[in-house]
Amino acid sequence: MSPKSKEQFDEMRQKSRAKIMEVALELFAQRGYHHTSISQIAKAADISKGLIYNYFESKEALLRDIVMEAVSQFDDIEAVLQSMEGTATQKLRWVTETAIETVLKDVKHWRLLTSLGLQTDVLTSLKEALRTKTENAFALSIALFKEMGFDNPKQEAYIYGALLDGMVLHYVSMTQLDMEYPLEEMKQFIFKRYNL
Amino acid sequence: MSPKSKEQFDEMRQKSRAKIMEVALELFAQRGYHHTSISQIAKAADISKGLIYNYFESKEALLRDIVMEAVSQFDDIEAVLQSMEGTATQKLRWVTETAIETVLKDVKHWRLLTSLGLQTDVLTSLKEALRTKTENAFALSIALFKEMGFDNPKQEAYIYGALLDGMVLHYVSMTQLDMEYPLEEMKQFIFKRYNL
Amino acid sequence: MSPKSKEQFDEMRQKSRAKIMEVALELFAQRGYHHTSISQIAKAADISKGLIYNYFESKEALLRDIVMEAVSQFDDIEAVLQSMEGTATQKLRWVTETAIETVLKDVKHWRLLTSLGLQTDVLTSLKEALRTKTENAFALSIALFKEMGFDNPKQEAYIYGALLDGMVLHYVSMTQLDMEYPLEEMKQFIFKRYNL
Amino acid sequence: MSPKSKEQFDEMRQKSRAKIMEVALELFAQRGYHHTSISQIAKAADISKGLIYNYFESKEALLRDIVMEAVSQFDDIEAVLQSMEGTATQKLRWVTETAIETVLKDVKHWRLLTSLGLQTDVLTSLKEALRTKTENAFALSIALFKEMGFDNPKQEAYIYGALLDGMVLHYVSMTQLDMEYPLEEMKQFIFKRYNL
DNA sequence: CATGAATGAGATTTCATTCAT
DNA sequence: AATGAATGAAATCTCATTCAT
Repeated sequence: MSPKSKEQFDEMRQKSRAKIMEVALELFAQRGYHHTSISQIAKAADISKGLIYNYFESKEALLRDIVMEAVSQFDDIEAVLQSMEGTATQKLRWVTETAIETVLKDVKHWRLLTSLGLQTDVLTSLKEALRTKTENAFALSIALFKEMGFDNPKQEAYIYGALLDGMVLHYVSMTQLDMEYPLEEMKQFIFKRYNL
Repeated sequence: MSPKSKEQFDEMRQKSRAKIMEVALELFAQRGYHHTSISQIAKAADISKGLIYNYFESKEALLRDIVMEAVSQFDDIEAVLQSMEGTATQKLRWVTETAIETVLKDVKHWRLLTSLGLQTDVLTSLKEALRTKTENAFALSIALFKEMGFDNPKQEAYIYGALLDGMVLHYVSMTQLDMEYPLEEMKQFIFKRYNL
Repeated sequence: MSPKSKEQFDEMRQKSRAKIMEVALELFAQRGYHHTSISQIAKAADISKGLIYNYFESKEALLRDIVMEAVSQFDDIEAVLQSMEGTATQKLRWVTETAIETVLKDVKHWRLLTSLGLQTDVLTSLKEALRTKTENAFALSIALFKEMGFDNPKQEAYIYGALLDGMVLHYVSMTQLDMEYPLEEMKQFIFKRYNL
Repeated sequence: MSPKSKEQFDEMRQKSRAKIMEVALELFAQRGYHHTSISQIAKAADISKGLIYNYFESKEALLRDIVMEAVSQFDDIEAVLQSMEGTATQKLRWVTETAIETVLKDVKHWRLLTSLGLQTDVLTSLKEALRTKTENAFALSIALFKEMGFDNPKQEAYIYGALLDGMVLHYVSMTQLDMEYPLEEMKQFIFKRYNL
């Protein structure tokens, strides 16, 4: 009835889609994918169950889109890094800070991805994306450590990665258990270790 | 009186209970708690659904018992350590080796515990157990690092823990994605780092 | 906004809810609460099992709602009586007739309530309602008998109640056994006894 | 092994049977037939589930036997009455007292029978027994009232029965609801009414 | 005679998905 | 585009009954 331009419609659609994904991510991360029902998502997003199916083919498709979005955040980091000036040391500092920041800002994404990574039956469509993301992350830090002159840049990349993900894992788990975790102190340790 | 002796019944019970827990752990770790059905467990254990309820009050109780069992494995490590002779360095080496060994032998337990730790709605009865386990693990390694003369043994314990769990996390996730992970090499790195 | 108006949805809800309660009452009264399955109710109401859970949280909640509805019928009788003109004798006659009429029209409700009253594990939420109903019924007839000048109106109320419920009990039980029961004759007896 | 005479065996069997029936009656009356499980009966009787099937063909057969036993108690009353000396008035007094006494001593039986009587699907094998019992009870009191010179002995029998069962119904229901019921006073009323 | 592990049918309940409007 | 009633398959759980010993 009311004359709305195509753009307006598209914008509304995007907004609705985003809202659903946001709410779903929250719940998936909190309660797990299988333990979250479409009803719960609809209620939390304050829309009808049916509408969700207007935007996503199925619950699984919704999860897929959320995961893809999460993965693409890392692509963003990479892209910025590519076009960044400065020494490898500067870049590593920035990557470290940004990675931790991103994770903290989006613990939910990290939690969801990690949970999925622990399960065998990762949706096959996701497997490829997760693999690519993992490879890229390693490739990126290997390059940096090589540039920084490390003897065994590959090993160092694995150590750096284990430290970072180990920290976050502990941070998230312990927060869940109402325990304190010295995340900031740990970050400083990494800076010191690599003279960042 | 009874034509089947108490011992016979006890043995049957133990065997069935153990079988159920073993199969359930396998599936819970593989597919996640909520995504694993009692039917699947029964089929995999080659028993009837009903029997599971002869041994466990509910699916949740089954999970609880499995988790408790997993947690108690760490208690075992601790107990051995208590009664162990030798320097802190020797002990740390032993702990590191045993921890990795135990995790590898029981990736399932580790996966299950880690998954649960990532979710908000950890059964409250488990929360306490997981917290205690976490506290004990840290206390133990803090003590070792103090004995080894570290300036900041608490920080070192967190770093050591993050490295170890980060490694395992990567190992498990990447194995899931059919990627290689240089676990042995990483272990050697830890040995070198602490002169073990 | 919504292409099916709120009113339409409301009407659908009311109709389905009522249908379920009606069918469930029938079956609960006929076969007993525990012996009636949700499947049977669904089949009898010609709907899916799932739909019942759209309207009632659980089988027990369904029972609760039905009982509450039954209890409220007696409230109706009371309300009319309150606003009624005439002597106590006239009122007693009306109450007697209406009570028997109501019970006959809704033997199911009476049967259900009586059955529940015979069991120890009446849902605690119902206990209060049933107690209140009982107290009100007695209070009401005590008042009438007092107004009618009885020496011991409380005793008379208990006798009147016993007679009435005894009659109905026999009527229902004997009908069940394909036996005749002279309900009309019994009613006349009560009328004569109290000169109604 | 141990040499036990046939009589001893039989006695033991009878005792076990009786124990099971006693416990089952208790539970059936309390929680309802369908809501009582064989396991519960076994636990309450401190025997194994299997043993119950040594004495009763099925859960239903157990119920049947209990009901038959209950019904036969009334036969006992009748038998005594047959061989009793005295006027109809004396007999009625004795019947009234004994009936109330029996019911109080065995509320459970009364509750069970009444509950069953309220349900449509009384086991067909019981229907006949219940019908006979009902007919006998009425025949008995009709005879007494005729002897006592009542104009309409049949009607009086129905009134007497309604009063008696109504009283008991109220007594049981109200006891269930933690309310007081003046059973003794009511009995006295019946005595007065018939000059017993 | 007695046990209780084990079964399997069926009960209650949940939930992704469809569909009429 | 939006709603939520309705479905049906599958999940969790219960329980009468059997059976090896």
